[in-house]
Amino acid sequence: MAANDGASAREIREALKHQYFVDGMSDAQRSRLVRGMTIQPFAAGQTLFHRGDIADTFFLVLAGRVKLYRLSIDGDEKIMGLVGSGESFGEGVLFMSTPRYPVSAQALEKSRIVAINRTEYLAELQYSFQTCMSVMCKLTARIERLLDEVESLTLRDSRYRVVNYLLELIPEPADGPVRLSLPTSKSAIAGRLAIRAETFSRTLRQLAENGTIVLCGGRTIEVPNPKLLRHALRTKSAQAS
Amino acid sequence: MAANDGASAREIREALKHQYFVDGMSDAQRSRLVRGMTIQPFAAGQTLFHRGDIADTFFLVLAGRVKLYRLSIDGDEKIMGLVGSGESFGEGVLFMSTPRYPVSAQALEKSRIVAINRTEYLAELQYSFQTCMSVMCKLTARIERLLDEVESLTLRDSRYRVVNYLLELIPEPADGPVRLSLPTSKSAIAGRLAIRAETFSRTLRQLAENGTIVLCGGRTIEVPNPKLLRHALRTKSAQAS
DNA sequence: GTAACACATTGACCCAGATCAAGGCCTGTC
DNA sequence: GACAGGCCTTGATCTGGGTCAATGTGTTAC
Repeated sequence: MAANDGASAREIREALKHQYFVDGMSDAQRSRLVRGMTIQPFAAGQTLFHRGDIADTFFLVLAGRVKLYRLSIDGDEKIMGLVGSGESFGEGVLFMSTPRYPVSAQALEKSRIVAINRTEYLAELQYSFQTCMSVMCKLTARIERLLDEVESLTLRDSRYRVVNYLLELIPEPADGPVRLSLPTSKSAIAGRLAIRAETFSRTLRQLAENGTIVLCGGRTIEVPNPKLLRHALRTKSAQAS
Repeated sequence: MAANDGASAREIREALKHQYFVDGMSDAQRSRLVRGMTIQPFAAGQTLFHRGDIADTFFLVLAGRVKLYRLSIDGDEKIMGLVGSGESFGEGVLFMSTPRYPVSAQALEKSRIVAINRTEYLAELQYSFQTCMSVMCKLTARIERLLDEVESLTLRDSRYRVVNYLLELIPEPADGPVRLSLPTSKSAIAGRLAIRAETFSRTLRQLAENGTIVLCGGRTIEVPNPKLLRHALRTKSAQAS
């Protein structure tokens, strides 16, 4: 079904509102884009595309969660990204001469996702320098994040990565006690942090043992003192008092 | 000294010719850019900038070699990039709201480098959609390279990274014997590959022992059969016959 | 309620690559 | 040519995190 009639068009239009990749586009441009879009439902575990597939679309998640990953020869998986509602992925293929997805993508939960046609999008992009700037900003930000990731993989240990991840989940300069819930399964998070589920579990336990965090069971974790957690970034694995 | 008079202006103009970031710009635009540029000499070991410095320029290397790196708290170094003549770096800062270099940069050899003013460049950029496309292509390519790096840091072992690096040094689909020379010191390359100099040395020795490469002393390495080396990517560390 | 399954935890052991410690080998300087 | 100061190599040992295996703990299905 085409999405350009009825409720789904409105939903897409709404979701697009705050997307960097249409920032600065006119209403007319947005309308032309929406006309070609469809909302696709995905079941938990369903694959969107494989690394190396020819790519003529990129994606915007309306609801659910998607994992982006690469596999080693012997089936080992590294999660390159976890994408939730309101976020987009696969924009990289817009600017490749032979567009192929550089990662595989799989829905982790039941999800609703909009596919955006590469050619149609590029046709609109060329009329808006502001949008180009917005896109270049985003690409640059992604490069910075990847630099951070390379750094944390090479100069930091697994404990740092776990603590850093938890800190990213804390909303803002919150300094009081925070209760947070992991956005997805612990094994997926471990994959994202390039450690095994076992190591993730042990690291959380260790943090809990010296009082930096409190494990509340399930996906819920309490941080009594974010400052202490932030300090744990600078600390070596040896436990503080 | 300003570069826009005499030989250096001509040299800059020549070097710019094949740079992606002026691709599609008019002669007038290029001239305006060159007017503000200067060639800066750097001695071996001299620092260009530190991570976190406020950034109002990015750079083009005319001659020499620059290392881009990050440091851990205890002085450990990860080389994020090695940049040689004809290559540019630091473009990321163009699109940051508060532009700061995300890495530190140091000349490895005596170098001649052009600094390009961020504001002046951005002023020209907005008149050329083609240049924007070229820039976005480049940023995307950088993201892909970083994804590859993350993959090789997490899903591959040190041997893979060494072999892969050597393969990148081989000019083209050369299938005959190739003699290549490492572009910089072995310890710097090791840093780039996120391994210790000791491990790099041992890995090269191991490759030499099973005949995949021949160590000719110094920075020279011979690859009798590139195909064999390419095959070594797929092989586990156990040595082949 | 309970069966079944997926995820999570815990313990015991292992290994690639780091670390530490000598030497060896260039390259430039006087 | 001999001395000094960088690299680079080689060997011995250590260790963070992986692997394997067993056990716990939800959660969905009926």
